[in-house]
Amino acid sequence: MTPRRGAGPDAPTFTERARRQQLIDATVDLISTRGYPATSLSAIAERAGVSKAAVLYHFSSKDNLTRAALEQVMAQFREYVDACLVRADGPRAAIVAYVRAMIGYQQAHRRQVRVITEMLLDDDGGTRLKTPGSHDTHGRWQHLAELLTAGQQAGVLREFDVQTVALAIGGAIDGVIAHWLAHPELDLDAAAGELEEFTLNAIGRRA
Amino acid sequence: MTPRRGAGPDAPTFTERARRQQLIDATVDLISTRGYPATSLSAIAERAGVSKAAVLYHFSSKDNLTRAALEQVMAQFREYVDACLVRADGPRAAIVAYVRAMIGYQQAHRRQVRVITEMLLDDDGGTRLKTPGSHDTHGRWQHLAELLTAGQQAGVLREFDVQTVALAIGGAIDGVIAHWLAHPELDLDAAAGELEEFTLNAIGRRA
DNA sequence: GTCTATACAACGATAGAC
DNA sequence: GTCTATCGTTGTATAGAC
Repeated sequence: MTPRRGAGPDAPTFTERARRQQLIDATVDLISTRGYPATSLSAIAERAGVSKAAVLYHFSSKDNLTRAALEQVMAQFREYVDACLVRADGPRAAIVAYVRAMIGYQQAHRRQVRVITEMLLDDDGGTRLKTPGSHDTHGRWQHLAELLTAGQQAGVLREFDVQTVALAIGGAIDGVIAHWLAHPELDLDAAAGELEEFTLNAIGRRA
Repeated sequence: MTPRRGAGPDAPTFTERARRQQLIDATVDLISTRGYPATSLSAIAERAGVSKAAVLYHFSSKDNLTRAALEQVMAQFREYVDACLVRADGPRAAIVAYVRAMIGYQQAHRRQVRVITEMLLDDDGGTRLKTPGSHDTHGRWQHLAELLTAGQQAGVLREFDVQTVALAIGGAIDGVIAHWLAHPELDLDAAAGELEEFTLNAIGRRA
């Protein structure tokens, strides 16, 4: 055994971590430019300068690798939104800030959005069937649902079913972004404003 | 040449039409139960009782076949919604009827919805890149956008950007349905009611 | 016009040598 | 830890039987 550095039971090697990150980067790059189906293990291996089998050494399957890439992208996304939310005072402001942050980040990071939408099918909130052991958090809009719940408990919103409204607002965001991806000529800033209006109408306009 | 029966330049044979329909049925069946990636040409051929090459005789490629299957499903969907709309009097009623019909049909036809969501990526409203020559109508929500325009011209709605609101309402519908597909325990009837509320709030509550 | 048979390159995945 | 070699399967193309 190599001299361990005191970490957990399967502490990853330095080179291991580096290789994994390198492969994830290549995967994100390829998926965002060529789409998921055209992103083969061979292509990833070639871009990383290793063999196909070497890729499968670090990630046991293609699904494994692409899922890891997706999770990294999603983590960065979440991090940005969270950072935006701490600056909001009050539940209403937080909800509006959430919508604004969602649109803003995606507008500034088309590449990452492409990865997400290319792979969203495998996600828990997705509609795919094949998912074998998806750990199934309560969906992509749980964070939004929590914000809505907080606002409702604070008594500043109208009465509504939190789950449904979260799905509706989230879906509305997705709908606008999906159209923008396919038709970049859409004025996303204007749409974002309309979407905030939309959100305020949904949660009730006044305290 | 065979004695033509007076139809167009390439009038399809009886057997041709029957086989095509049989293959489309098999495709819908497989995609809705196993998902798109697991629906191979071999599987379709086997279910139809013919060889793989025979499938490719009637549909020049897998993409061709699956696209035809999708279009058939979408056509039935559209037909139902249209039928619901003729019974609505007034622009506001038509918009509400549209939302209700969208949810209602999908609730009663899970199988078809699965096909749609499995393949939506290739659609114009989708986010996929690979689409080579998609004829690109103006998106999945153009019908809704027309209803909104009609209502606005009739002066019974508040002022808003038709395109964005259509995307938002459409996205909200998609969001709820997507969650329902993954979590069938969702009370879709209640969600539909909330969604109508949502729509009314978006377009303005009073004439 | 309808189909079976066969061949092919590329895919994801595995086994075993170095 | 990384490689080569190989497997089964995929989508697609062509040849030719009836």
